[in-house]
Amino acid sequence: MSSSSEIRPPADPGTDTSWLRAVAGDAALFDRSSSAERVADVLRRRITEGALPPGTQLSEELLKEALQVSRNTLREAFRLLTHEGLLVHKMHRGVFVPDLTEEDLVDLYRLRRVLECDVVRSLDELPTEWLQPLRDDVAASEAAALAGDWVAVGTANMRFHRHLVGLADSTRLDEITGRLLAELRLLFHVIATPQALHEPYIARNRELLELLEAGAYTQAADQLHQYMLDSEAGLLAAFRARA
Amino acid sequence: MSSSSEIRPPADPGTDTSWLRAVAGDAALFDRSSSAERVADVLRRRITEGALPPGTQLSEELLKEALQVSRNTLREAFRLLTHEGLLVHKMHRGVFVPDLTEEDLVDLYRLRRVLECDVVRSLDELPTEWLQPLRDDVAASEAAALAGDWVAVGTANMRFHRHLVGLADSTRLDEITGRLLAELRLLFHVIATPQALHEPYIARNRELLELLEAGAYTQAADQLHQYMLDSEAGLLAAFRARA
DNA sequence: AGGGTAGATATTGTTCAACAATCCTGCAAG
DNA sequence: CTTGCAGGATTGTTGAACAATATCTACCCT
Repeated sequence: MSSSSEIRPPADPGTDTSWLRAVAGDAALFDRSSSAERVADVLRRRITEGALPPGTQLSEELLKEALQVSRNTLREAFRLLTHEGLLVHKMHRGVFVPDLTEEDLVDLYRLRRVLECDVVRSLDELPTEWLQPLRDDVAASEAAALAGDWVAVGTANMRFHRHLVGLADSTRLDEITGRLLAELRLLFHVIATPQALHEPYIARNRELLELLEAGAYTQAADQLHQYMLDSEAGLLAAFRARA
Repeated sequence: MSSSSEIRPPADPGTDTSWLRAVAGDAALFDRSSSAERVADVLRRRITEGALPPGTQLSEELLKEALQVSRNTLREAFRLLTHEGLLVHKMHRGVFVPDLTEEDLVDLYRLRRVLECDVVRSLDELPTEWLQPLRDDVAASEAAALAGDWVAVGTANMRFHRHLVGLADSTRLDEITGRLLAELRLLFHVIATPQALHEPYIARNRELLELLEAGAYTQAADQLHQYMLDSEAGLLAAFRARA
């Protein structure tokens, strides 16, 4: 045992605390947190999966039995999701899955464009290992495309953008992005043609990644800007042609 | 009575519903909505006033008696404020007034800079009456400065920026800005010298307003960018020199 | 028949009381 | 100085009850 400890260059055995961060990360897998948040997780997955069509009401009575929690806890979960934009609350009427409009779509994309492009433009001297999540996401979307699973392509695409924003290392930006993408996903589910919607951006994600690998951040930001405009236009067209 | 109705150019008496909007606006003063939100309003004011120092715990037992509401309602108000960034929730320990760090400060300003500058840069053909709230805010800050009320100057300043963002006509942007400014206000209260902090920006707000009046949006955006950098630097210096 | 109104019904808003789970404190033991 | 263990305090969660409001239904009137 003593031989292995002597191999490591820095930090004698007693003062090395680097492993603590890893443990702290794993702690989240234990208890996550409260019941309300666990309930919110379940509902969030259902909603973002598109299992609940826009306009659906979430009855307190039914859900409390289905999820085996108290009404108060359920209402707390509702409140959480309402603030994420995944539910809308109408006074004395209940909570509903929102059906977003064209205005919402352009609103969402306006913010995405500004925030994501600024993140990329502000990058500087990025450590190459920070790009690993992006590489994985691109690979995942390409694999899903080969398998013909366009929903998985969309998921990987969203993770790509989430990780992209994560490069800015801003907790608030991460939070905002999470909400924007969650709302965006609500819009995807009213679209009939997921392939036409996601396919063009598999290659563009890879292009973007390669620009980032090369450190061409300004160029990457410009590419992303056009990317966003095209994506918005495509989604808007598909939205107008929905059933 | 009939004479006054005949004076008005459009809308005969039976179909004129314009007064409804005014009534709807006043209704908010009545019942706003739920008890939880009313409780949240009270606490929000207290916190943004700086009455509660960072790190203060808000005890459920004490507050439920002080505010005469049930624990559930109070907890719902806590949840609201937590999502606004005005409280932090620690599992099984309660809610606390957050004490923000330098990292939070630069994080907040990074977002403000990006969002507000983009709002101004994206303006186009702005109707002149939309600027009225900004004119009022500038006037209010100047009047408060003459009266030596630097807290009021800060308040007017914040309203100026809120109204500035409002020009973009984006509900999500308004929401995000509200949260950012609320958090920023938490930072102000740990600063000892409000005058030095707010005074320089009275004139710069007026400059900015005049550029907007003139339709020089690009120039206004550039001015605002430097404004934000200076403001961040000043606040950061004051924060490091705090008691 | 159409429109409006009043009551019935169902759902949400709010409160209360109780118990379970967890954290903090202080103290004793190694 | 650290570890382990009561005790006390606070939060987390539940269930039931009542109040307030929206929706629905049946009825009446013109």
